[in-house]
Amino acid sequence: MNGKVRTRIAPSPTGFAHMGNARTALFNYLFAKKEGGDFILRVEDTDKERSKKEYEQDILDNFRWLGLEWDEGIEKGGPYAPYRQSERTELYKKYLTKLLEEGHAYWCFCTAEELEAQRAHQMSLGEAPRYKGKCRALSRQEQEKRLAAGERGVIRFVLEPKIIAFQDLIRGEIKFDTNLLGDAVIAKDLKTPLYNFTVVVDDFEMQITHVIRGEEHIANTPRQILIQQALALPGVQYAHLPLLLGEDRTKLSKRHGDNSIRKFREQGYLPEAVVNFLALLGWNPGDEREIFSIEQLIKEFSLERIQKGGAIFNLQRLDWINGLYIRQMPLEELTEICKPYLPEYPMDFEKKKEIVALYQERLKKLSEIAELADFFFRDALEYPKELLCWKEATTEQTKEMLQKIHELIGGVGESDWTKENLEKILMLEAEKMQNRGYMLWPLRVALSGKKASPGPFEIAEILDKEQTLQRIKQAITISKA
RNA sequence: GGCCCUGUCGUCUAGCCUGGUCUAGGACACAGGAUUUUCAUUCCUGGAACACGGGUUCGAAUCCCGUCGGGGCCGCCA
Repeated sequence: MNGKVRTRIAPSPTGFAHMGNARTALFNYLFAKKEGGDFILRVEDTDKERSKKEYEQDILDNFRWLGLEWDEGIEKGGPYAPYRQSERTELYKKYLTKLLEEGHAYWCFCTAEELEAQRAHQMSLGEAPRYKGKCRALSRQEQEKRLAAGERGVIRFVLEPKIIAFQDLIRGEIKFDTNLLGDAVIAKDLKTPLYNFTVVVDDFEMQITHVIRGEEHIANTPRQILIQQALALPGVQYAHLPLLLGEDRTKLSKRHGDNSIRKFREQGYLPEAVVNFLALLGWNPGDEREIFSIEQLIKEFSLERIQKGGAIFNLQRLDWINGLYIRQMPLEELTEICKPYLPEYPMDFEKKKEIVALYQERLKKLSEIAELADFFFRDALEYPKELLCWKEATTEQTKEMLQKIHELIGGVGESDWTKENLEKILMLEAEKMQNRGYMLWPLRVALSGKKASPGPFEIAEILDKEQTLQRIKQAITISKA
């Protein structure tokens, strides 16, 4: 093979970029980088009705967020704007005209009703629904005449009946009998080309060497190869990735809920974790390692180790990997990215850092910190008095315990208010009981208002003496109510 | 329905090409336990799979055939 490896991700901006897009992009990126090649982003916005700028921006933002920067695009200074099919109409027109002139394509004037009737008829006979090629019989003069008369038509590609086989890099040889296919519409008119055609033109124009895409495109491949051959263009290598599946084992889609990248990002999943998770869905290194940075993935990646069967998108596994990355992150950095999830409250960064430290090993995703740590950002807490009682302790006993705690630490000076000190003082008493929970549980609840939280001494230190004592008093009041 | 892809624990997968070392390994999840005031972390333990049926072979998860299952595509969407 001569030349550089070039791959592309070709999403259509008809919705927010989702996890399926992300994985396909990732595999294209990894393969290109592994081979020292280029990774290209091409926005397939030929569907004018459904394509939206907002969605294109979402694709750009989120691919970048994942670290999948593309290597070229329209020159506009700074980061590359992606290629857009909507801006390449003239190019497609050139190729369309060529196909038309050489008799590889023709204008079709069949109406939607006609086609629908044909389709229904074929279905009832148990045949594959396909266009029979009625308008193919029209002479060029006839076609021109009807167009000139203002009749509306579409452009169809003449499908050569033959067996077409290609080597899929993941699946081996795949064969199709194009007799079973109809003449596909490749453009609505000269200025409105359609997917199967633009893909072929662009993959050639952009010198793409490897088309790595989802398995749902296998059936499109023979048609694209035929168009390629009609245009006398060189072939490309294909690799069809296994599908990302929902819990019901069908292709991941809206039916399975919102799987947009932006949603995972909003919930506080880290890009490194998402990349790591996605890479292991359909690919593995061949040994038992499962934590990989994107750089390591590039080094290890190979198409040969890609799975053939679809993979269910398993959220629990993503949560586990995300938690792992959170735990490994430097505290300073973690605090920074947790900030948006923390409630509004006057508090300096150092304090927030101390709080985040308490949750570093408890978070699966950043957004969880909002609810988990909310009590640090409140002046008064609300909870039922029963929550204060450890095991079978009565509220009366609990109240006395809280009073005792208040006495024990009420005299500690501001400067000695550290978790080590408080622990030393209170544990001395707590150890005297048959179970330290009788002292520690009510204290912890008094400070957090929750049945699950970090330890009481750590909370007390962050809360400061005044706030801690105040919360204990509040708990005493609550237990008396 | 037609065509195509696919089939190892609930899930992601190793092993399959180059049959024996596989009483099938790892991870997530789950269950139990240790640590622990709770939650989480960490550690230990456990249950859990070669879709089925033939064949080839001394021997098959691995090779061959068939069956069954799952999925994708059949748009003037991509």
